[in-house]
Amino acid sequence: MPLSFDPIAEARRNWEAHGWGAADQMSAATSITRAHQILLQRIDAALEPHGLVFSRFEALALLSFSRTGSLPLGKIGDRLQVHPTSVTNTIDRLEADGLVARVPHPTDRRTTLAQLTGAGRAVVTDAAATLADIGYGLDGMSDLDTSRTDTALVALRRAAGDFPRDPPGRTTGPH
Amino acid sequence: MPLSFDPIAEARRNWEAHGWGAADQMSAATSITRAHQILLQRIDAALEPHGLVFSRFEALALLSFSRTGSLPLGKIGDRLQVHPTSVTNTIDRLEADGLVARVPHPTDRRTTLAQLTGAGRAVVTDAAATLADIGYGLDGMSDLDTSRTDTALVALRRAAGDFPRDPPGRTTGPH
DNA sequence: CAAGATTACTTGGACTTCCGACTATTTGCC
DNA sequence: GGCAAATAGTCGGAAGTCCAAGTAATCTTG
Repeated sequence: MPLSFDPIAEARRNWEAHGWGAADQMSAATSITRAHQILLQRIDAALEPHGLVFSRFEALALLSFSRTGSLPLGKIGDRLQVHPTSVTNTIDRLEADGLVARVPHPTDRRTTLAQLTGAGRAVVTDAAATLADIGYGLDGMSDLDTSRTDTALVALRRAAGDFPRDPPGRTTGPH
Repeated sequence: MPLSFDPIAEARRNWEAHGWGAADQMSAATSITRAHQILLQRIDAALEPHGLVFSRFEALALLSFSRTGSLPLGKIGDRLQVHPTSVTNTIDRLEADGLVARVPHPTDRRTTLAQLTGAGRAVVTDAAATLADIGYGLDGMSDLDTSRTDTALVALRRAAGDFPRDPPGRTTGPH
């Protein structure tokens, strides 16, 4: 039972008719929420044959980029911007599937490293190719739409404190 | 421990360095995911004094726009684009808080209507003003950024089948 | 060098969302 | 009419996310 009209455009009309204010913002915020839902659904469906979901894929990708194939759990949470308990959960699942292993940090005994296994590296490579095939779920958006959205959201993420304003001369890059 | 660099820009560099492909799409999809997280956090924090979360606010808003202040649960799910069980859960919470009441449909005994109460109408009006005050969490984005994002995401939502292409002469409006 | 503060991770609980399955009712059709 | 198919809502269970609190180790400071 697909709708015959755009429910967000309809909401905007109601917002304006009732004088609720910030109709543009309401529309954009709701669109982002819905877009997230669509993307997650498409991406997770594409990853399902690989036995992954997006959050686990992101963790594997991060590990695969590191020099040693391992990172402290805390650093994974920082970069993926999720709560420490979510990292624990994610690594639990990946470890149960044999895609990563928990190993103690050589010098800091508080810290646990997630170490990519051979199986993990194989899976993440395949999964990345699959996601590239489906354009990360953005099917329907032009390249211009995609880049405009990406650019516009940088401002939101910066304002939320995700990273400092540090435009041209990057002196504090990711070492 | 805020990062000193944009983790999504860093991911893009890694994607390109490893030849994983679709780096633009990866970046946009990840940005949308993160933006959703930021918005939900800000919106829910603003709604917390009203005893609401975003999904419950959306349901109340929808009811307040209907002529009778009531809608079948199924129709709420269609417009909000969430699963029927999520609607059941949402209405359960709203009913427990006395903001809506379940009433039987007058002619179709399968159907349950959610009926906005006086308290519900008062709460949703206040909450809408609060959300307008915070610009629906989009603080940091210019009006141009906001409208570009909104416009770009229409294509994604349409492609996902949320609504048919029905551009100028709208003959099949809502209800 | 010995508290006290900070950092790293895990556990338990609350919440939300979805899927599959189930009951009840209505609709479609021979 | 009467039986199959579709529709409306709910329940149980799996997953994921977050918060608060707890344990363990390290750092900081007087």
